[in-house]
Amino acid sequence: MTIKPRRNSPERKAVKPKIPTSGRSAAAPARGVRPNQADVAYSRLRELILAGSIAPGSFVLELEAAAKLGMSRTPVREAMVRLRAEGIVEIRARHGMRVLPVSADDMREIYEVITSLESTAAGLVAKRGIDTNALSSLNEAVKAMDSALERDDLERWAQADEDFHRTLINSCGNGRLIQTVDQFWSQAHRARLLTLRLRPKPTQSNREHAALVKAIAKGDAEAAVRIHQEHRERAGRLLTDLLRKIG
Amino acid sequence: MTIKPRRNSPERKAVKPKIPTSGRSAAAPARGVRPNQADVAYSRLRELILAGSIAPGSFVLELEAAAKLGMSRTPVREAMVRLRAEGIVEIRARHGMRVLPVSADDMREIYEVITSLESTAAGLVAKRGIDTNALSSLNEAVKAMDSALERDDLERWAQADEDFHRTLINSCGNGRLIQTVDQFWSQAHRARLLTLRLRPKPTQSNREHAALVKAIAKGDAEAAVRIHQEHRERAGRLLTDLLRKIG
DNA sequence: GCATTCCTTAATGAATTCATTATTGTACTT
DNA sequence: AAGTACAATAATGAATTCATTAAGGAATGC
Repeated sequence: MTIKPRRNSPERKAVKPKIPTSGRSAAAPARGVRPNQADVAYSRLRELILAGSIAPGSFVLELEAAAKLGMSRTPVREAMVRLRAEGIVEIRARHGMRVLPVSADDMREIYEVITSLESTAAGLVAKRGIDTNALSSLNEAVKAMDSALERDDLERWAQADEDFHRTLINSCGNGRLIQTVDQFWSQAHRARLLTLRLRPKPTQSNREHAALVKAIAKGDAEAAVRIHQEHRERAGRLLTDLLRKIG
Repeated sequence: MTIKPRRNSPERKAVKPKIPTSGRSAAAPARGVRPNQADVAYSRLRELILAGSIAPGSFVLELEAAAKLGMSRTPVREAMVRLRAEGIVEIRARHGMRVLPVSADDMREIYEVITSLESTAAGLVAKRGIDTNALSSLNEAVKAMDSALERDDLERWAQADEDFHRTLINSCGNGRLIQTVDQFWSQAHRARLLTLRLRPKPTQSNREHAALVKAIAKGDAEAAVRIHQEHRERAGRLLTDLLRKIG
């Protein structure tokens, strides 16, 4: 018997069934199932957007994206629908998918949501207790931030900061909250990178992180909420003010 | 010249370009644009699910839904992707879309998110002020709740309660927060209906609503946050406990 | 030169076709 | 009778086809 040739014309590059390494996606591809073309399109496009490789404000046609990704329009279309649901692109008929620029006002909105949910998460973690693993991760992150700050390594600091917050949120015991924060966090990511070197040294941040860990370890939910809220509000103000300045 | 006949086989019932009246959808169909088949499929399916017409836990195949809605699988598929992104269904290969049942634990998660965001919204409204229109809407809703309660008209009370909260949230000046609350609110809706007659008379609720309006009118953000938080936490506990009891 | 109308073209929305594959049922073996 | 192998089937994932329609440009009139 002969092998039937596939009739696919978009040249079939052996698709790596690699699981995307980036943080959990909002529209979760069912667990453990190997990703299909639509999943590939979704995560590839998402990465491109979040890394800034597709400029905010620019349009991407279905056909363009399909060609670039080596697949047909169908899965690309599905991916775009998911990205729109996440709020990081809009779809304009006959212009394709437009990567939404994040204005200062958008950033205010995003930070208000993040502040609200993360503070709640901090409170929940303090109230419900945190497992030893996570607690030591938090402490490590704090240490990493301190040493990065001493060496003026801002990239390192930002990474540790992100680790800290991700660990914190992931310990809150509320999957929906985690996913929602994740979604908004990714939208703020670009702006954070953009303004990293324009911000004052985040020494205050480090103090707040340490205080938060202490409150959580003590199980003081009230304090945890308050500290985290102030922390985020300050960060949000800083970021939105900066965005307003640099346009 | 003759009119070219369309070759569509699924009988073309004159598609009403009606804008769905229900609350704003999470994956916003672009403003002002007439809805396409995918939008129709999305809102029809969503209505069916939220009204309980598609039983939680049950599976719906793409082809079934397509036949029922009089369109092909393509737009149905797109709609299902959107519903999955919203977290109200899951998609299992070869079994179709499964309406996710909302367990007591799910409801806890949902209420934790709602509580967090709505309290923040209440605070924002108090801080930023509220326009006269919205304020009188709130007062009307409070009045409606009171009179409905006197007449033991629970449906009416639930409607007024929903109006109150929707008005409040819509006044917060944060579109992303509004949309996110809306999304979770719709997930809680079924359970609320289910347990409406099992709950004690919501006299306490009415008092809290009145107090909240007063705090907002005074511009007392702290109080607004606190009152609303307690209000929602109590409601959440009540609902999840009930769900736990009745399974 | 500028506005208006018509025509062409390209992008989309949606149906359809096709290949793959999980699932279900059946036959067969032990 | 129980379990396994195999075959038929049905559902999906994805490509492709087709009709529609907005966008852009050319031609026309002022």
